[in-house]
Amino acid sequence: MENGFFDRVYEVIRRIPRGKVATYGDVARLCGNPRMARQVGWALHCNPMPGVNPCHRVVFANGSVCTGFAFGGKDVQKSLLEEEGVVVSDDYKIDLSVYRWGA
DNA sequence: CAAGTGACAATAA
DNA sequence: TTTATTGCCACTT
Repeated sequence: MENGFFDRVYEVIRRIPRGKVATYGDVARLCGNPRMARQVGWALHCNPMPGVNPCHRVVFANGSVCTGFAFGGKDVQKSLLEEEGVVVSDDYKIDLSVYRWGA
């Protein structure tokens, strides 16, 4: 039931198609409030279901992945994104102009 | 109830 | 372009 905002986030990120990424602000907006970006990151931090919640598909508004707080490591993040078909820059950045979901 | 904190975002300098 | 500050909303203490 989970009428909380929490599950709403998981539902949204799960909606992200493979090979695409969404920013915290986008996820927050899909949740109903564009200002909840921080809470989105918080929800991902809780990440009760690793593997089910593609947190690696959620990136900053500038296209940078969450390096430093990644579930397994930024290397894994980059690998996962590349595995999905997303090209990650050497600086762990993604071209939102191409991979931004919902665009 | 009030203050502090936080996987952010947008704007200003 | 990068760095700094402010705003936002929810949760914790």
